[in-house]
Amino acid sequence: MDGGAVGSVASLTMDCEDMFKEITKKLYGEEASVGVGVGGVVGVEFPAAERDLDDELRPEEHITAWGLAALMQNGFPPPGILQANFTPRIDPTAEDRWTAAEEPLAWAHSRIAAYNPAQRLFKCAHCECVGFLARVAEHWLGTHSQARAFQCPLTGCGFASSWARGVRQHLARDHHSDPAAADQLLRDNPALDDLTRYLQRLKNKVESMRNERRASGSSDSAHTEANSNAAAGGGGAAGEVGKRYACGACPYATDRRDLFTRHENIHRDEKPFHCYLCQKQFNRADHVKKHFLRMHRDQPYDLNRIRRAAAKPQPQPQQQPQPALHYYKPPAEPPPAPAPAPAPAPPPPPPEYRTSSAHTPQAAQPPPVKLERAPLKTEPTPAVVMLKPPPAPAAPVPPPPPAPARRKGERRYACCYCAWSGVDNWCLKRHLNTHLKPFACALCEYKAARAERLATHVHKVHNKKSCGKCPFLADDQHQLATHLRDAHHIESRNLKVPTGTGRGGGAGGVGFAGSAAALAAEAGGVGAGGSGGAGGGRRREQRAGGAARLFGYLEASDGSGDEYEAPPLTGEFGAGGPGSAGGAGSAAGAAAGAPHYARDKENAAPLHHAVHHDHCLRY
DNA sequence: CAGCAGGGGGCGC
DNA sequence: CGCCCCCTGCTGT
Repeated sequence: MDGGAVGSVASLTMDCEDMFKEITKKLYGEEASVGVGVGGVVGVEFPAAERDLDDELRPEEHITAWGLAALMQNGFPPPGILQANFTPRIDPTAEDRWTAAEEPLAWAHSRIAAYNPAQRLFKCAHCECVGFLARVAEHWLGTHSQARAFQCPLTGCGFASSWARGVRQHLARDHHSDPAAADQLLRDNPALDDLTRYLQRLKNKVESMRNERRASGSSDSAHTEANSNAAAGGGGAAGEVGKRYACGACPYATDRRDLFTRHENIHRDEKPFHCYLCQKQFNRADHVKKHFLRMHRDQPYDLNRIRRAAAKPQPQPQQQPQPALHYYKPPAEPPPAPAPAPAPAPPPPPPEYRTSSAHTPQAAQPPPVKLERAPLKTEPTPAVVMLKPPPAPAAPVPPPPPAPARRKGERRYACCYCAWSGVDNWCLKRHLNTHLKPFACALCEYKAARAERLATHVHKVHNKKSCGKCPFLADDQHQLATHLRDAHHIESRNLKVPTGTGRGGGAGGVGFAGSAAALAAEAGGVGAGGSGGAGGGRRREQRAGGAARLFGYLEASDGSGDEYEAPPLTGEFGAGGPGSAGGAGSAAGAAAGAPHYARDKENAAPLHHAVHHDHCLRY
């Protein structure tokens, strides 16, 4: 894209630029060099008022990127988007309309923005800016509000800006201070909070009205929504839109407040936790622990030391982190504490590593048994291996070691086929794929450890293009597109064809949708096959639902919702009835000689999810 | 191929 | 809230 689009502005601009690069790539292909206009503005006119900002980065360079990202996620529009006054591809139903709140926000004397449930986007009430909730709220506050809601947190400095990033820039430029100090302004700004709540209420109301209409409306529309929600693991009508907590910055939604609170952190620049040895910052405590057990396994882990101080060291004592708002009185409910109190002076490291809490679950494991390395010769088919533990080694199994007091970070997950061992189960799972090669070609004896390698093989050796959602092999791109449209209701423009020439993921995250959809299929299969059975099945189902939701987020839909539909499990890889025996059933199907569909990517250990622990030796 | 980080969700306290 | 598990993406070898 136009390299000069964003000029000399800092990191945020780079984010936008990356996003536009991705967008341009998706719209025009890799080789495209389409001018998208100065400043990265794409097809949206902005009022002149926005151009008079004190920030070097104009709001359109921000909000438009988010709007376009949302458009990416909601189904890619035709190339016409790059022309002025484009109309995003949308749900053709009557729901594709912008709805504003009945009452304006009192102190703002404005309705701020309208919400469109079909696009799941907000549109500024005063201009044409479109984006997610948080971004539109920021946009409105910065552009259409007269208040300079964000003030420099440093004592004695009267600088204020309509934009948090204005303060951030000011901190770096005028105080040579850590711009992260301004993050607090975004997080605890009462005006922004109130705007967010106001728009969230609007969204909830519109969504609930939409659900009610669908519940009583035509069967077709209900069908698409039900499909969408069912495949998304949302349990029918109570899908994503029915969640109690919905993120304003992305489509994430959940019923759990703790998960929502945790999720909110990922949209903040500040990372409240850190590794006290290497100072690497994290936004979750358990990630610190995982990091610690991997990187500093010889050092004592102390939970009390991972929380960072509320604010980074400032050149001056921070007196009033709360920006003054002269026009707005915060709502009755007290704002959240600015930040958890700084951890007290770190206690001296305990003399011994605390093993009690961190490893209690492991302590409950059965007595450790370490098997001898199993020979790989006459490797059984993966499906057979899945059904039962690996054959007992010929050599007598040495007595289990006497309940070793496991050290943290110890490689407890050992491969039964080789001397490899790892620290995590996922690590073992992925490693096992290198032995089991569960991705088998339907046309020859080739087996691969990774899905993308199978796709490469199919493409290069058999000159076919594999469907990302079923075992179908197409002769050419057109046939694949036809198949996707007919069998999976997917327009090819949303497809990343697994050519096998690149990584499975891709920057846009579109490529991995296949696995997510496959997981969704798995979930659907489990549910349809019966009770779903044991907790493992339920858990897998839930995870698949999460994956499906993520699939919906990233690959998104064109509004029809059919893309979420779990492809029916055919006999060759699903008739065994996932509901009957879970992974074992599927594995049995594969053992019967059916083409072993590579339904997931490298990590997934396809078709033996439920039994792969047979290979996992904890000791 | 493996290490690592960063997500979501379940579960127990 | 802490811990754990699972999954995915990125990256280095």
